[in-house]
Amino acid sequence: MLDIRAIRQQPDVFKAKLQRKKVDPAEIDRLLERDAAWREHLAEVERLKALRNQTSEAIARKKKQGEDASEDIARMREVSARIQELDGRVRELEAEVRDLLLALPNVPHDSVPDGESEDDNPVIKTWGDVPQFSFAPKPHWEIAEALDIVDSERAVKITGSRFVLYKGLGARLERALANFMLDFHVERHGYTEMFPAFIANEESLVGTGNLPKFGDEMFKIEGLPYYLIPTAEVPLTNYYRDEILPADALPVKFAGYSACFRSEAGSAGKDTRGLIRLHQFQKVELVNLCLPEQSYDVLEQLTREAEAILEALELPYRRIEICTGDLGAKDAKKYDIEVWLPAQNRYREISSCTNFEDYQARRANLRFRRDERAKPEFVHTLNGSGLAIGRTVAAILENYQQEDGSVLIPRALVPYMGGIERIAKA
RNA sequence: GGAGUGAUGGCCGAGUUGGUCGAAGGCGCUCGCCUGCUAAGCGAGUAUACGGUUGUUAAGACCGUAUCGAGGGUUCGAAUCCCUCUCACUCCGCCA
Repeated sequence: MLDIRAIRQQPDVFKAKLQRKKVDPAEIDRLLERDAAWREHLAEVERLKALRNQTSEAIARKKKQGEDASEDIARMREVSARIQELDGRVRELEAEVRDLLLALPNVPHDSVPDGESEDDNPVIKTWGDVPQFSFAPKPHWEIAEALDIVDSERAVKITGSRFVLYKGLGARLERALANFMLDFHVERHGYTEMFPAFIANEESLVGTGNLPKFGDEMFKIEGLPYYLIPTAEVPLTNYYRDEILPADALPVKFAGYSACFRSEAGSAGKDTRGLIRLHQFQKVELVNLCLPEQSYDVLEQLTREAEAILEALELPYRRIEICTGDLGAKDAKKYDIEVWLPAQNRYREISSCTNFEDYQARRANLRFRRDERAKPEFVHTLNGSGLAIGRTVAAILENYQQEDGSVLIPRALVPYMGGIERIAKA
């Protein structure tokens, strides 16, 4: 959510910035018009309430002294009726303003490059050598099927399309990756490990910006105001919702493992096979809360922390910066990390690292105090995948595949696989 | 699932015949005094949000409104009365 007061003061600045995200400037005009109407009504109703409060005190005094107050009471009867009427209107206008405000996307940071689509995202860096094969590399789903470590067919029987079931050493690999990533971030990057519930309520989803606009991308629990979380970002960012933190509690660094549920994942008709696009996948998510002036440094650091996982696993990747045309509604600035998938002969997203500035914090009312006497300020929130586990499995299978159909385990992962160095056909 | 109790400020905790209650008191915290240091003691202060006025689109100051789980009702006036909801806790049942 953007700061309505800032918009009032500099509407043209916000129009210009939001136009980079394809927001019609008329939206701002409409918002400001509603806001002005709200303030006008509010001023009047508050004036009447002040009158009523004063008169009520006078009535109390008179009654105590045995004087007649019936005239005041009769007058206030009318005032109260008018207050009730106006109060209703004020509430309506307030809700309209809030709805308009909640619907506005975040403004992109000045450093974000312009662009129309994902095709315009500049590559920031590339790491590692893409593997050269003396044979035609197979897609990961073929490798997995041959090794009997992922069962898609039966997963469809059990649940439906876009779900998978890990089996045997496939399940072991999933688990090993989760443990490896959590340990890595906790031990080397100073994260606090978190394991949240996979269901969150509406307030939490409004807090992170998934509601009210993107409700159809999530699975809703029937009959309850609960949703399956699309990412651990939701519970972790909402952990301190409606709280005021002391400044020395910052930065907060949470690493949380969870399943992630995405209902939209089936609609595109892309990646219908394999582990790339599923209704449920597991992920280790990194959430940072920090001082506003530090958030862009934290974004760089956070992105490096995610990249460090790929480097430890010796998987080639590149980092791209998301241009304005591809930036999400709540994002101020975002990097994607893409891992090399040999069978697709291209890089695919495996992590997104985003600075939301105070957009989520304002929604979630997530604040801090610089010192005991200072006024509360909104923190900045960031998050990044560290990493998406399903896609990491896919990347390992494809990059580490051998001509005989077996797959080597990255060295760093071997201890987590109980010493197993290779997955071969049983 | 059944029965019951409760929800007040950073925390604890008064209030419950409706009328200076934003809310006693205590703790904590901040500043000052005192003290060789610490502790103790003394004094002052100590919620948030929103709107308005003032101000260099500052800091701040001042005025007002709202907030005693949430929403609605009664009333000139509600933390106090009524209704609905939510949540927490206790006991029983069930259960990994």
